[in-house]
Amino acid sequence: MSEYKRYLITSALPYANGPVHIGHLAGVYVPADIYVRYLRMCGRDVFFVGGSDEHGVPITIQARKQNCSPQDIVDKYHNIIKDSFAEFGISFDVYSRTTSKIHYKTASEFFEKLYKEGKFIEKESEQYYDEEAGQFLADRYIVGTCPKCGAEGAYGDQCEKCGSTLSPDELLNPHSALSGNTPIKKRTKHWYLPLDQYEPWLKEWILESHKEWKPNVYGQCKSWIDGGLLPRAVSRDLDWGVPVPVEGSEGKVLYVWFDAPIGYISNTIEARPDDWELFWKSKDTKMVHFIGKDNIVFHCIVFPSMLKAYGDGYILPENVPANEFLNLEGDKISTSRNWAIWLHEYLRDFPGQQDLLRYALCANAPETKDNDFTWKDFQSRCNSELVAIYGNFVNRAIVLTHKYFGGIVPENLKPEAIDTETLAQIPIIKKNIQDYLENYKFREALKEAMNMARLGNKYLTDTEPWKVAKTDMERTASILNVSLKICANLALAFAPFIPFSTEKLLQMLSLPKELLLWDNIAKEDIILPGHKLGEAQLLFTKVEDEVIDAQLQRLENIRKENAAKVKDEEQKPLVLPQKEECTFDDFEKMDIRTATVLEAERVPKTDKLLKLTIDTGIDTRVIVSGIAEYYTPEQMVGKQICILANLAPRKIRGIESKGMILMAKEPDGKMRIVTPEERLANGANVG
RNA sequence: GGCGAGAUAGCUCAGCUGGUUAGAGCGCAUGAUUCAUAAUCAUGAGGUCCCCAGUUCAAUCCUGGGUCUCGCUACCA
Repeated sequence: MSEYKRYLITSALPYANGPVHIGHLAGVYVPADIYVRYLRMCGRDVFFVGGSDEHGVPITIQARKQNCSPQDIVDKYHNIIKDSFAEFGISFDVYSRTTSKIHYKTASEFFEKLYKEGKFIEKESEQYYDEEAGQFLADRYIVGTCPKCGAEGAYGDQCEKCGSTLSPDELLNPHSALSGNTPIKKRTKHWYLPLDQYEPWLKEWILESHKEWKPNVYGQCKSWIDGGLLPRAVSRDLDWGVPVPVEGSEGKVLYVWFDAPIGYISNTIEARPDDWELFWKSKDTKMVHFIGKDNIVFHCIVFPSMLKAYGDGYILPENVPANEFLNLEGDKISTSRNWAIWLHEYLRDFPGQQDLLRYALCANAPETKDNDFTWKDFQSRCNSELVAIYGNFVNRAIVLTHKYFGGIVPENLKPEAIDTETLAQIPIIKKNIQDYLENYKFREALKEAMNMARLGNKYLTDTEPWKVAKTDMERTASILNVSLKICANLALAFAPFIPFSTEKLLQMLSLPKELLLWDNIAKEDIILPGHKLGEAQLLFTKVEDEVIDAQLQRLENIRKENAAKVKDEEQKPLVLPQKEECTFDDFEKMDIRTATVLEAERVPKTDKLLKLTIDTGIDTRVIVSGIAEYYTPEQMVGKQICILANLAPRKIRGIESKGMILMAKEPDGKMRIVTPEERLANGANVG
C-alpha cells in the first residue's frame, strides 16, 4: 500500500427520502469510517467523501404526497442523515449534497464534455405523457392496476404489493399520478452512454486486473459483462435534477444514477477547491468505494465507464469492497414496513452509546453474506465482550493502580519473563489488525483488537497483583506498569472502531489525543512512570434485559401492525373496479373469435409461456400466452377457446404471436380460459 | 428460466493454491480465583464441513447433478 501517496475514500450517497438505519451503517459507513480512521492514524493523506443523493423520482413523489417541494423533502432528510452520521462519529471530510450549486456546475460540465465529444448516443422513444400537466411521466408517475396481482396503485416500474417488476405498458388502466388523467404516448429524445463500447476495456480492467475483488463483487461484474452490456440512458424527462446542458432539452434532467456518483467529485471540489484534482487525477491516489451490494453495477461498471469516457486523468477505483445486506430479527429491513432500527431512534434510546452499536455492527457486518441483526446478539456482544473483556480489564488495571499507587503509573522495578512475553504479543496483534484492515476484513480486525484485551485479562490472572501486593510492592509496580501499557495500547488499537470509547479511555489515562498514531502501538514509552492517571470510570455500561425487551416489544408491535394491514387488504372484496366507459365503436374494433388449440408446447427457458398453434377458422396461427402456470400443454390441446384475433402481432421470446387468448382472471392471480358452453365452429364471432 | 453469491459446532463466522486431531468468539458444563460492571482464567462437551455421484493415493476445498437462502435479470398482449 505504500506506493500510494494519498487516499480518496467514498461512501455511497444515501438517498435523501428518509432517515438512515443500521443496515446503512453496517454495510457502508462503519467500515468506511474504520478504514479512514485507520489510514489517518497511519499519517496518510486521506479524503473521505460523503453526501446526500437528492434527485430522482421518488423524492418528487414524496413531495407531492406531502404537498411540499422536493427541496423541502431533501432539506429535511439531508439534515437528519447528516446529524445521525455526525453523532455516530462517521468522520467525513465533507458531507455535502447533490443539490449544491457546485454539484450542478460539475455534473453539468461533465455531461457537456461527454456530449461535445460525441461520447453519447441519442435515441428517441415513445413515453407516456400527461397533456394536462404538460410533461412526460417517469415510470413511477404512472399508476394503475397491477396485471399480476390486481392490486391498485401499482407503479409503472413495480408493484409494491406483489413485488413484480413492471413496465409502464403493462399496467392496466394507467393514469398519471400528477393529474389523474390517462396519459398519451409521445416521442421523446434521450442520451445514452454506450456501455457496450466499453465492454472490452471493462473485461480487461475488472476481469483480468482485479481478480482480488471480493467474490460477490467480482462475480456480479462478470455476470453483467458476460451478459453483454447495453447503452444506458443518462437523461430523464423530469423537472427535478440537474438540467441537461444541451440546447432544446427543456424539461430533461440528468438521470439520478449519472448525477449521483459525480457528487463524489463535486463534494471534493466543494471542500478542496484548489487541490481536488490531486485526489481525482493522480495516479498515486488510491480510490476506494464503500457501498452496498445493490450499488455494485453502478460503481464497478457505469461510473468507471463515465470516468473513462471523460478521460483527462481521472483515476478509477482500486477496490470496491461492497457488503451484503443486514437483516433485522430474521426479516429484511424495509422502510415501507417500518422494519428497521433508525439511527435517530437509537440515539434517543441509547444516548451516548454509539460505540456499542458501532461495535456490534462491525463484529457482525455482512461482509460475505447477508447477516442478521438481533437485539439479543447486540446485548451479548456488548455485555460479554465490550463490558466483560475490554471494559473490565481497563477497570481492573486502573482501579488497582489507584489502590496501590495513588493513581500514579509505577516504575517497572522488578520485571519478569512473563512481562516481556506478554508485551511481545502487542506488535503481533497490531500487525494482524493492520493486515485485516488493509484487506477490508473488519470483523476479523476487530476480533484481533479484542484479543489484546483478552491478553490483559490473562496477564492479570497469571500475575495476581492483588496477592503479590501483600508481600512485594516492587513486583506489583511492574505488573501494573505493564497492565497500564496494555491499556494505552488498547485505546489506540480500538480507536478506528469505537472512537468515543478511545477518547474516554484516554481521559481516564490522562493521555493526550496526539498519542493517537498507529505507530505508537507497542511503543515502549506509550505511558511513562510518574504519570498521573485520571479518575477510573466504567468504560462501557451493561445493556440490561429491560432495555432489550422494550426494543423487542417495539418490533413485535410493528410486526403485528404489518400483519393486520396485510389481513385487511386480503379481506377486501376481490373484484377489480370497472374500467372507464368505452363506446360501442371501441368494442366493435375488437374481433373476437372461437378457435381450437391444435398443438401446445412450453416456450423453452420461460416459466409462464406456452406456444399454441390454433385453428381460428380463418387460418392456423401461433399465439404465445402466459398461461403455463395454470395449464399444461397436454391440457390445452383440443380445447376450444376464444381469441382476440385482430390484435397487432408481437414477438415474444423470438416467436411471433398473432392474437391473444381470452382468459378470466381473479385478482389473486388465478386464471382460466374462456370457453364456449358447447363446441362451436371455429371462427365464430363473439360479441 | 438465466446469472451471481452463500450453505462449516446451539448462535455468529474463519478455513490461501486438495493432505489439519476441521478452527475462533459467544453460549453451555466443570474447576480455579475474588483486584474488577456476578466480571476473569483454565479445562471440556459439541460437527455425515447441505445432499448424491465422479476425479484422486487423498475432497469441506476440484468436476457434474440436485436442494435451500439472498441478490440481479428475462418472459406474461
